Amino acid sequence: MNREEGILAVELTGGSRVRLYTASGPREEAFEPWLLVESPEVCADMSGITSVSGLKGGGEFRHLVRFRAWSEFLNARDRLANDRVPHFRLNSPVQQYLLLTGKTLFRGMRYVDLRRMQLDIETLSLDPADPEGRIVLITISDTAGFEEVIDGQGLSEAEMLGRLNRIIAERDPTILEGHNLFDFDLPYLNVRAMACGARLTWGRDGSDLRLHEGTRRFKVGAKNPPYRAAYVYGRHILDTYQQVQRYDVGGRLESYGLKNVVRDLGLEREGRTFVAGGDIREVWRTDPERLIAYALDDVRDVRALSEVVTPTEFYQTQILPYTFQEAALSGTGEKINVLLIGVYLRRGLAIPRPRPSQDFPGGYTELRAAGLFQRVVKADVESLYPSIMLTYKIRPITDTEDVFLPMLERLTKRRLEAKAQMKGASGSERAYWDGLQGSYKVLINSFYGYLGYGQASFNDYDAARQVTERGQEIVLKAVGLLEARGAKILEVDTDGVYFVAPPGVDEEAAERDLVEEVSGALPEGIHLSHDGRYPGMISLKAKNYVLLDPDGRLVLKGSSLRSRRDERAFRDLISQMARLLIDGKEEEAGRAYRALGERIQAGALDIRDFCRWESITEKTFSNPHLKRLAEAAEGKAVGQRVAVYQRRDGSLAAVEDYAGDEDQDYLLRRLHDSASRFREMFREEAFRRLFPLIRAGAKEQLSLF
DNA sequence: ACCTGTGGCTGATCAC
DNA sequence: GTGATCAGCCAC
Repeated sequence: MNREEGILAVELTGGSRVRLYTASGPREEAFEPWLLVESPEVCADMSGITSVSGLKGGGEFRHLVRFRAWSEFLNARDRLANDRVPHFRLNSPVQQYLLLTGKTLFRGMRYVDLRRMQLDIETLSLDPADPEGRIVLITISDTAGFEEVIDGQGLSEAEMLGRLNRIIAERDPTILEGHNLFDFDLPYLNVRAMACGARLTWGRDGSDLRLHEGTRRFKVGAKNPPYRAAYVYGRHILDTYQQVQRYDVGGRLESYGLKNVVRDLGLEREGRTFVAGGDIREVWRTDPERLIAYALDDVRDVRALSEVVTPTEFYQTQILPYTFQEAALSGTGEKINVLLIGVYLRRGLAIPRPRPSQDFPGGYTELRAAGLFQRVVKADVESLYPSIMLTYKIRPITDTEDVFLPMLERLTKRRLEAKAQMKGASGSERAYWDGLQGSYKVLINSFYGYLGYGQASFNDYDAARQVTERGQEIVLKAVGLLEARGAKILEVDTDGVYFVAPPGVDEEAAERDLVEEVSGALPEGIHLSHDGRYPGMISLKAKNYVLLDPDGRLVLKGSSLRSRRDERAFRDLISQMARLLIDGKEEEAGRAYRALGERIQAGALDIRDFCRWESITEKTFSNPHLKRLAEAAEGKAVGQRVAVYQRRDGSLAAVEDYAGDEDQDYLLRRLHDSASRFREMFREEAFRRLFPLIRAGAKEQLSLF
């Protein structure tokens, strides 16, 4: 096969050309920006149009308008937006080029083939406008083993920045990465460079680092936090602070600070150097060698972290009309959209207009039994929604060319192949296949959501409803079959069911046989699998339960048991109680509860243990209901998480402003609410005896026990 | 401006 | 006080 050399980057050049960077150097091609409209009349008096081509098929956007240059596309775009003329467009020239040509970046490459450079700066202030805030260290490393510290002792800032420019040009990385680059290092470097008249000539064509005016947003779960975007011509900027948030959608990390993340993900190395954030100025003055060691640790940490959190986006970039930087920041709905649109346009087919949003039902959820149970089995339908879509051929009604399901099928097939390869591999080989299969999984799981996505060109709410209704039917069928075989159903949620194994079904093999038997009675193409066995389970409420796995580990699920908002002391108590209660040690759980009550009353807790964690959103400052939080969060940026506590006067305050004035009554109420998460396990009197509501100062009440 | 979906629990707030 | 509503977080 005559394989094309992997493209490392694509950039617009001169308004009507693109430059493609490969390992053997750049080359250029002609490029005409484009957009789609329903009728060519809306473009009648626009300048710079080179052609209008008709598209076949049933979609509303059936005219592809091409422009001579990017500036003329921008004019047309603004006109259409201003006049509220429906149209479809991509705002990135690189996306436009890749989508129409069908090319993608990094083809045939592995993640380890990328030259990635890690950057970190140490400064004497957090504010680049501070005259005292000079950059004292710039630390650089790359994946080819390069490490260097640009030491501010004896160098002006301008000299430091000049040296950095030369290093980037010489090492020629494709990726620039760092922790909080976008919101700290890059704006800081930019301000200092302007102040000292230096330039940041980091582009592959020697152009300057470009900072985006205002803010852009990136996608992390349901949230869309703002950041200060930046671009380097011919390279991709990856910020591990953002990437780790996307990686941690599941929510097991307590903070996204570099040191904390590296520790919690088990990436720590031996012999590290620590410097507290506020001490940099002092350490720089007294022991600069220590600061250098610390800064080198940072870039090494970024390199290790990046290898955990960015490969999925890298492998997705190989199939999407996106740059790596774009793929790493955008959501899966938009990704599927451009995949579908690419196939349609390359076949000369029109694109439908998104249909307005509608409500539709979701998965089936039911709590059947609460309390403590043994011999629990989890069974789930493998890939429920993708299986339903493929089995029952449910696809967007507007997908007249039948692209949606074959695409889903192909991704599924490639994922299974990658998983099979992974099983037989080890080390970096295994990491490669895992990265590949993981990137397919993310896309596959979003196909269903795409049907109900309001901005999707091919959205279809009837199709979405059909998928979920089939899903409800199937999971209820499985539940009925299990019940008929003597299983005691505890909880059902969407595609899975927890149940107590029927009498006589004691070994794992027997459980598997049971599940396989039920699976055989489900529709063709739908498979129920044994997904775990648990010696103990505390079932509390829908989507809230505790599992004891065969290795004795405890797994807490649900927002009432493991919310990151909750006070650490209460989260710890909940874990401790879960362990005791699953072992049947109710009295001990009661003692743990009262002991914490006494510590609250004695003021023996650290503020860090009883603060609540709140996310700052736009609503924090605009919604009058959130006024208390807004006051405590003054000066904090949207997207940040802040630690707050309630004062005796009822106000909320930031932990930094702690003055030993916490509201003990409130904390004791919170303590009681925490214990109440387990209320469903007890009879009312037993619960009241074990976990009495304690009032501040009421010591005599405690001595009863 | 480039946001995949629904269901369920908790805590805060407000109208009644 | 209590029911309705919202915001946030989590399960899937």
